[in-house]
Amino acid sequence: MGAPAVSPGQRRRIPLREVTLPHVCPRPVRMYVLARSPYFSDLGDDDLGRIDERMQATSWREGDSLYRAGEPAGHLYIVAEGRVKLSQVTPSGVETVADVLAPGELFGAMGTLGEPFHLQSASAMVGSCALRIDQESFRAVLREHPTVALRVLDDVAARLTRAHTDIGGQSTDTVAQRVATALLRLADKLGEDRGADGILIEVPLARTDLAGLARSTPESVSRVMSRWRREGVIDSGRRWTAIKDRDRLEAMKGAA
Amino acid sequence: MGAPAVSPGQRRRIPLREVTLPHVCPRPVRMYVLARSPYFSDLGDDDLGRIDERMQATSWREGDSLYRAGEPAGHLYIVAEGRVKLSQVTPSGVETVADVLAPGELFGAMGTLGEPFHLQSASAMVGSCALRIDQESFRAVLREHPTVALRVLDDVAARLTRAHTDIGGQSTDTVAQRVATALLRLADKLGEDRGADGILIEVPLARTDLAGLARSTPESVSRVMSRWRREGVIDSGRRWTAIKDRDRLEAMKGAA
DNA sequence: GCTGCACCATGACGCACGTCAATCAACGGG
DNA sequence: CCCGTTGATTGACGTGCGTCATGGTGCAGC
Repeated sequence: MGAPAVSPGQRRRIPLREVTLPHVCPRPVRMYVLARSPYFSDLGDDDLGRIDERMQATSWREGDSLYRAGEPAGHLYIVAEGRVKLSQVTPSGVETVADVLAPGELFGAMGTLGEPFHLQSASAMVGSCALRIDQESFRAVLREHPTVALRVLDDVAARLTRAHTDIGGQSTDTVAQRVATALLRLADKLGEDRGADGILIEVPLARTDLAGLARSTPESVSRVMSRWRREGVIDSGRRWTAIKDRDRLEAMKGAA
Repeated sequence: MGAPAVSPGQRRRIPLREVTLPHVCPRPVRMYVLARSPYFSDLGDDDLGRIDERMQATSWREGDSLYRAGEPAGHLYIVAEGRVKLSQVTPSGVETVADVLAPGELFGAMGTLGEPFHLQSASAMVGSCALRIDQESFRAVLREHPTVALRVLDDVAARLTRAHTDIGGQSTDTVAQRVATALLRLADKLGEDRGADGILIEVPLARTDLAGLARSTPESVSRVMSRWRREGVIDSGRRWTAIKDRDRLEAMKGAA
């Protein structure tokens, strides 16, 4: 039968590809990111170019901090490459992951106004690159392009809707349900289909990170995931997770 | 010493004033609401008048439903008078209150786009009146008045920020902390200072409603509030609550 | 390969809180 | 002013999960 197949629950070696290295964002990449962004899809190349001129690109290597909670917030960011982790520090001093962002996503001084200081910290989970624009410039863009303003508004409103849904579920649902929800959301955003190996979540994600996303603890998350691994629903190891049976995991969202 | 003072914890009779009766919204009231709304503060009377023409006013009596979750959503609402309750039905079929809105607040098809169907139900907690405008007209208003669009965006972004804060706290905090947070928020929005009687929350709010806002159960809320009543922090009875010691309640938010 | 360090897994324990159930009190209608 | 209804209160009980603690395992660096 050729090379011995690795039986489920045995393969614990990290299947994540080597992460992107630190790099600069060349102009084509930046333009591509802007053009792909749903916000600017109505705009022509010349308008995009003018916006690009107002933005500055920066790159970070794994673990680097983009900004920290409490620092003055004056910029809006768009992920160009890599994975950016937003985390907030609880009053008790524990840092919990609030979200993991993929290229194209907006963060930072969200609503152009909002708080004068960052409420969350942002850091690169792998080598990453992001564009940023200061608030006033962004407001100017929105004033000049009302259609862009409407799209941004739609996006923020959609996020608000999702946040409300989250709030609804979080206290009633069990930890298992919340972990299932978090994993599926990550899979939709960062998942890559690896055939028989399942959908691999393309980001080095520790139990602690998942615990933050599911509003729980590393221990509880570990217990739930161990069970699912035994049941063949997922596969996971040190800082990686793959979903082997999406339908069953989806069912977990509804009833633990 | 005049009439015998009612000792704390004894006065259980409802101190809420008679609620507003069903009525129509005369044009002056409507214009006043629009003018007061932060969204339109930059606009002149003529612009406001044109917006007013695109809106229709409706009034409801206590308990009436404005719309129910699942119905097609095509309108944006602004509370003109009264109190509007937003509630969502959990998968298990229990209706929980998500928010209580005061005059000036926006609801309905929030981001102008959002979901094609209502995710929440809206009903009048007292005789109420609201203006509404259909999505397309609202989008047109935003296109014509970019400054309005920016203000709406700021508002939605601020709500998003608050939602994120809420999500952060909800699972870590104890029920007492969540109830304290909910009460203080209501007091800021709907509270009226009654001197020695404390800050009365001007809306008939049952334990079940508070349980929804604090993501808990009527029983747990009742226990917490009983304790605080004994301690003189709050005063409450059947469908009413007053805050007697705001500072101490504020402290409860931080540590149960 | 060996070794050290994070990270992960699993067990034991306690408590906060959801649930079920019984009693009590406030408001409204006659 | 009395009585029925609805909502509030309090008690008893079970359990999910957070916490502390211990041992196991993948990964990097030499």
